[in-house]
Amino acid sequence: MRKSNAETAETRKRILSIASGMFLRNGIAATSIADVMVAAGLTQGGFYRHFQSKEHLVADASAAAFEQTRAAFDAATAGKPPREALDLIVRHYLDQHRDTTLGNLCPMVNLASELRDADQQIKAALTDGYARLVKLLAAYLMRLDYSDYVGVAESIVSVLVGAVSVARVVTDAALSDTILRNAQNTVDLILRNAATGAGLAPDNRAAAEAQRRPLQP
Amino acid sequence: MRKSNAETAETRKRILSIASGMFLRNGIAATSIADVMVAAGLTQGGFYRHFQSKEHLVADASAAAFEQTRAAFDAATAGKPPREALDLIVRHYLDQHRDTTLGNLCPMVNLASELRDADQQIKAALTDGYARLVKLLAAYLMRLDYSDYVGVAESIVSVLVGAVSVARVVTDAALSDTILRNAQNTVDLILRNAATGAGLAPDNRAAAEAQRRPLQP
DNA sequence: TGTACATCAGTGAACGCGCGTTCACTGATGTAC
DNA sequence: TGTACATCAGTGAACGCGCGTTCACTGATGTAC
Repeated sequence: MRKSNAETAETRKRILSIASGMFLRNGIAATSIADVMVAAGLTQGGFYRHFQSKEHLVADASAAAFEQTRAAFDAATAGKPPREALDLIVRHYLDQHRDTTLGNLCPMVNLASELRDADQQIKAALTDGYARLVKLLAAYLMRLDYSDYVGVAESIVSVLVGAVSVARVVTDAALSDTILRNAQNTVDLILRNAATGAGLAPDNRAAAEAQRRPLQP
Repeated sequence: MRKSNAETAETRKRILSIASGMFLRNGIAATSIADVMVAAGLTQGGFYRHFQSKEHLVADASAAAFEQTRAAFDAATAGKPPREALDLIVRHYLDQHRDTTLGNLCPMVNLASELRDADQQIKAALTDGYARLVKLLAAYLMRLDYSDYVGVAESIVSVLVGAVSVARVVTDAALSDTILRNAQNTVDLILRNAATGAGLAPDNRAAAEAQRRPLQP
C-alpha cells in the first residue's frame, strides 16, 4: 500500500492542515492523534510515517496556523493604502471571536496558555510567527511615518490578543462584543496619538518622548 | 480519622489555594488531582470529601485566583491617588511574567486558552472575576473623570492580558521585555488621550467622540 | 525498457501509562439522649 | 456531663478509560541493474 512520493507529501500537508484547524478550534489536549487521522481519512497508526510525535505536529501546526493568518491578512490588504490595510487587519483579527474559519484563527490567542510550558521548538515556532505578524503591521505603520513603528505594531497586537482572549472566555455575549469594540477603539486611539516622525503636533511631543523610552530602564 | 469541622474547612481552603497556584503556574491539564493532594499533604482519595470533581475544583480555584489578584491590587492601591494606583496595578500586572507569586498571577492570562471550551460554571467564574477586576480599575478612572471609564478599563485590561500572554510564550527574553514595556506605554497613551468628561482639550474632542461610539453599530 | 529487490505508506491491534474516580475500611468527631 | 451511635475525613488500592506510541504485516512504489 505504499503511496507515491507526491501523494505522501500531500497527505502530510493534509494532516497538518486538519490538525492545525482542530488544535485552534478545540485545543491541543482535547485533540487526539486518532481524531486528527480519522478526520484525514486515515488510521492512527499511519501518523508516525509523517510526524515524529504529537509535539512535532503541534510545532508544525502552530507555524502553519500563524503563516495562514499572516498570509490571509497579507492577501486581503495587498495594494491597499496603509491606514485602510491596518483597519482591515484589526477588524479581521477581532472577528476571530465569531468567525472561526481556519484562516482567521491566531495561535497566539487560541493556544497561548496551553503552550506556556511547551517545548522550546514549539515556542520558537510561535515566536517566529508572532514576529512575522508584527512585521506585517510594522511595514504599514512605517509607511504612515510612525517613529517607533515596531513598538506600535507590538502594542496593537497586544490589544488584539488580549481582547480576543478575554472575549472568548467570557460567558456574556454582550460583554464580549463590548470588549471587542473597545479594542477597536483602543487601536484607533493608538494610531491617532502615537508619535509620528514628521509633522508632530505640539500636543504629541510628550507622547513621542514617552514612546521613545530607552530599552534598558 | 474524622477531622473537626474547623479543620475540615481549613483543609478545603488549603487544597483550593494550592490547586490555584499549581493551575496558574503549570496549567490545568498538567496538574493532576494526585499532585494537588500530595502537595497538600494528603492522599488523592481524600479529594472527593472536599470537591465533587476536578471541574468543580477548577471553577473554585479560578474564582479564588481572580479574587486574590483583585484583592492584592486593592490592598496595594488603597488610599493612593487614582493615577498612581492605576500605575501600580499596571506595573504589578505586567510583572506576572517575572514574578510568579500566586497573588500576582491572573487566570485570564494563565488559563484563558485552556478554558476556552470549559464548563459554563467555570467560565462564569472567570467572567465574574474579570468584571470585578474591570470594576476596580473603572473606579479609579471614574475619579479621574474619564467619560467612558468602564470602556477605558476594559481596554487597559485587554492590553495587559494580551501583552503578558504574548510575553509568556515568546522564547526571546529581550522581546518579552520590549512587549511588556510597549504595553505600559500603550496604557499611558490611553490614559493621556482617552476622553475625559470635564476639561476636554480641543485636540481630544475627536478622540472623545470616537470613544463614545454607540453600543450597537 | 524490463526485472528483482528494497522501501515504506498505511492498517489495525496491542501496549503501557497516567489520570479521574470509586470503594471498603479506619477511627476520631459530632450528636442525640 | 456522660454514653452510644452515626457520621465522615482521610487512606491506599483498584478500576476503567483514553491517549500516545509501537509493531507485525501488506502490497504498491521506488530504484538499481
